[in-house]
Amino acid sequence: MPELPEIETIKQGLLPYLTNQVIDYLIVRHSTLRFPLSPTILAQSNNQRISTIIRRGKYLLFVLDKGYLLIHLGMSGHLKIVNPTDTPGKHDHIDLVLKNKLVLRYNDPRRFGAWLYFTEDFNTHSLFTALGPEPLTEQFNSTYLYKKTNNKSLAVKSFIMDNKIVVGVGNIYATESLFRAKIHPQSKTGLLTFEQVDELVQAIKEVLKQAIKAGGTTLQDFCDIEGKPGYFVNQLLMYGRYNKPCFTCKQLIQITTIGGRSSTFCPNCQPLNV
DNA sequence: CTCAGATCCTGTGCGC
DNA sequence: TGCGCACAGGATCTGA
Repeated sequence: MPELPEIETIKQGLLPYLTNQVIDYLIVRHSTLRFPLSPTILAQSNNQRISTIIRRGKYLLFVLDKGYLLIHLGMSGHLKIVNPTDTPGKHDHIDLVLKNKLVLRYNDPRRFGAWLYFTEDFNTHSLFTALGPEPLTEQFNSTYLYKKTNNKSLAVKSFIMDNKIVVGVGNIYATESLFRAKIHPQSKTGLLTFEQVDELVQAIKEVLKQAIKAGGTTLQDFCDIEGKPGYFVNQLLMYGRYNKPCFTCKQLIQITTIGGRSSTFCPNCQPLNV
């Protein structure tokens, strides 16, 4: 469900509730997520203070006295702050109960998400070692990305959605970035010119920054910790607009499947590299 | 090695 | 109203 701007929005919303709070205990109601949860291992976070929260790609890391509590929302994960007396619903799989009696409740119908506790430096953890740069840092630049294109024949959309290349870009923001950079999502990565890669890098940064400012994109049910939707949905120019007129040229937007994901594009504004 | 497709899982919305 | 199917914001594995 959430991409980088949504995770960043959630992180910002969580900080005032969780910073310097102490975990009392966790309640696990359903342990088969993306990795089977070990309640024993998660229980090691009991009585630990949360000093801050880090976002890396689409992962959230609660920084504890010793180690990290990692949360990934997968496609359908949600977090909300509730009172201990609030009755859990159908897919409310985990409660993180704070000493101050507030509860961080995790809901995830499809259970593609993850919760882990580990003590090593997160940068050396196997989930993180292969990750590409954060898109909103200086490490993600045209020179870097152009080097990575290196004769690859895969579709550029799959390329920018690959976490090893750059983190945080999912189907919505890949679609939006490619439209803004005027690149066909099916274009072979290795055929991109340096100028196109440069446009793409700038487009990814712009789109993500604007989306963070708008509090993310709510398609169906994304909301921040306060329950508010994200307003970037009003700024989507291409995602979800199949058969509607392109905002630039009025031609009808087309759709194709790339890497199993729906991909809309304007056949006029986004010519295929050949 | 690279890349396209299948896979994990449940919910929703559509056409019949 | 109900059924079956396609599809949904992610990440990883398989096999060609």
